[in-house]
Amino acid sequence: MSELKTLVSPKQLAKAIGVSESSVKRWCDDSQLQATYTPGGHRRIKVAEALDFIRRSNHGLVDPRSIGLPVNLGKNSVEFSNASELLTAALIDGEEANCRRIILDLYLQNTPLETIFDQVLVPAFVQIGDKWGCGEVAIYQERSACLICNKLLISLEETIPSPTSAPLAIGGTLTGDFYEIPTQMVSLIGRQQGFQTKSLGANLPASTILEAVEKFAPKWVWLSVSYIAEKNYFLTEVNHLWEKLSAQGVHLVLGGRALTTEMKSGISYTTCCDSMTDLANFLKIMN
Amino acid sequence: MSELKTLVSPKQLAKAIGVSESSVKRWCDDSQLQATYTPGGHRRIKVAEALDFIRRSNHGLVDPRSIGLPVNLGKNSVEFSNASELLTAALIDGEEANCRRIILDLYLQNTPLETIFDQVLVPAFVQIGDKWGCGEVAIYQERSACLICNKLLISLEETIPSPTSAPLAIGGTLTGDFYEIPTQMVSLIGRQQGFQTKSLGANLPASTILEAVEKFAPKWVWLSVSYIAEKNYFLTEVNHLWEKLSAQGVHLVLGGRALTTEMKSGISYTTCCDSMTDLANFLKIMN
DNA sequence: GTCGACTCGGGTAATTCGGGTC
DNA sequence: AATGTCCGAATTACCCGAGTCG
Repeated sequence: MSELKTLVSPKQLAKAIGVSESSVKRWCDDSQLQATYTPGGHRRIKVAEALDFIRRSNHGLVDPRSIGLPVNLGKNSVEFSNASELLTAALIDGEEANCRRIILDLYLQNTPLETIFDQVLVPAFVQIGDKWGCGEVAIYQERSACLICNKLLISLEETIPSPTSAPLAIGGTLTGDFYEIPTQMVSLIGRQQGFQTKSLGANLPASTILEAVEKFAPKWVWLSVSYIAEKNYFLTEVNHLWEKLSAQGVHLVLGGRALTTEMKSGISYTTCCDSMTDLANFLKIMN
Repeated sequence: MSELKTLVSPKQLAKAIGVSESSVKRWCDDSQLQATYTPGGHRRIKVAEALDFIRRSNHGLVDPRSIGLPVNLGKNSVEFSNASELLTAALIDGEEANCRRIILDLYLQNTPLETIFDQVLVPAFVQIGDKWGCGEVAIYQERSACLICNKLLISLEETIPSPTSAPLAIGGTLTGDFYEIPTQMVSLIGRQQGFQTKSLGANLPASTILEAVEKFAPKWVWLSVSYIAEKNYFLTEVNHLWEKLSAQGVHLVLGGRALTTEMKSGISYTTCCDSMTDLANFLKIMN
């Protein structure tokens, strides 16, 4: 059990459990909550201690914002390096509470959302996909993992305040692509970067996306591309979209693992992101 | 703008339901209202618990703003008679907040969950389906409505306390049936009737459901049947399930609009519910 | 070494506690 | 029996100039 340098600041912990920063500091000084100190005298709390405090805080202080905690939190906190492995296992086993705990740990460590997605959530699903492919994971386990992930993303969404009267973005996936999770992730990243976002869902023809554009007048439109059923159809659809969108000054943002170099060469777009970090960076600039 | 809270103080809750602070404190001490405590002994109430209490105790919601809820709840409250119409319109227009308000309002008026489903949510989707069929609703509107509904169901789930160490139920839909919403509704009804539930998702072959049964050892299994791609396949799958489940004393609970009398005559099951109310009643007896 | 973001500490304002009483 | 009001003591939240972090 590696007592680790997974440390959080009073502010982070305060935010996580929904109290003021002063309270956390006071509790540290009361030694109700054990803290370590930086050379300059700043308080740092071990994640394990933080979680333990939350639990023994005896009448049970609870979760930040619906990122719940399971009953059994051992002393081992999540290290970033193996977070993905742990999450993979928890998802496969259908342990929803455990999945939440892992994400909570990362959240306490102030890991940016896009990093959590790129380095934990996405790798977990890649691994589940691989294991599924070679029969190590049952069908129901894969489906169940998607459901759990969906719940987590929706819970996360509630923690990100939606900016009122900010520019809007909409998006989804094209016909034949049924993967909703990536499009939800994009929606979250967009929201965190200060846009209002609205995921339209999966399996949409370009024509209906354009209908939505007409109705909502978004500033940009995203397309998540996890699977391409038919190349020519895909190329036609994207180019159709681009033609209409660029005429209205609406950006088209693409991303997804099915976008090979070959595919990209046949289509036009504002930008194509290889990762959620890419996307976040792009949005920072646009904003 | 209004921060979404998860914990509220007695004062806030008192203001929200229009009673004195002392009353709330007493209810906490009576354990009529479950509270958590800060390290300094101040009471904090989870919003989910607060909503449940409001519902249980038939207290009106006077000032929802004070616990971070949409503004016009409770007051000019939704009338049950036209709730379905309103919800249909809001879903089509993608007005998520409005949808939330309608459902939450009904829920807080102590409308049973199964009634909300049977008479508001399901009719709304039937109507959307009809309009979709005749082109009055765009594809993106239908998809978006499903996403919003999904979010609502997940939010509702968080307001229903999950019984620990209760019998488990699992379920989903068979291969070819992609409708996840009904299976989520079943999961919620099960949860409210005191079971632990776990939805496995959609598009599952019977064989993998049986794998899940082996792993989780549920007391009952549900199958939501919204669409039957191929009759013979369906009949075979259900009978296969029944054969294995009945041998283990596990109940098989069916439901869904695709279960015609003709279909039912070809399969075996513990019970087949025509509505969520049916289901709730059945579960009350089983429990 | 600069710089923005964060944290420190300590003081003050606002809540909440518990208990007693109406 | 249940609710609302009042109070001194304790707890928590907010604020801000100076110092620290990365």
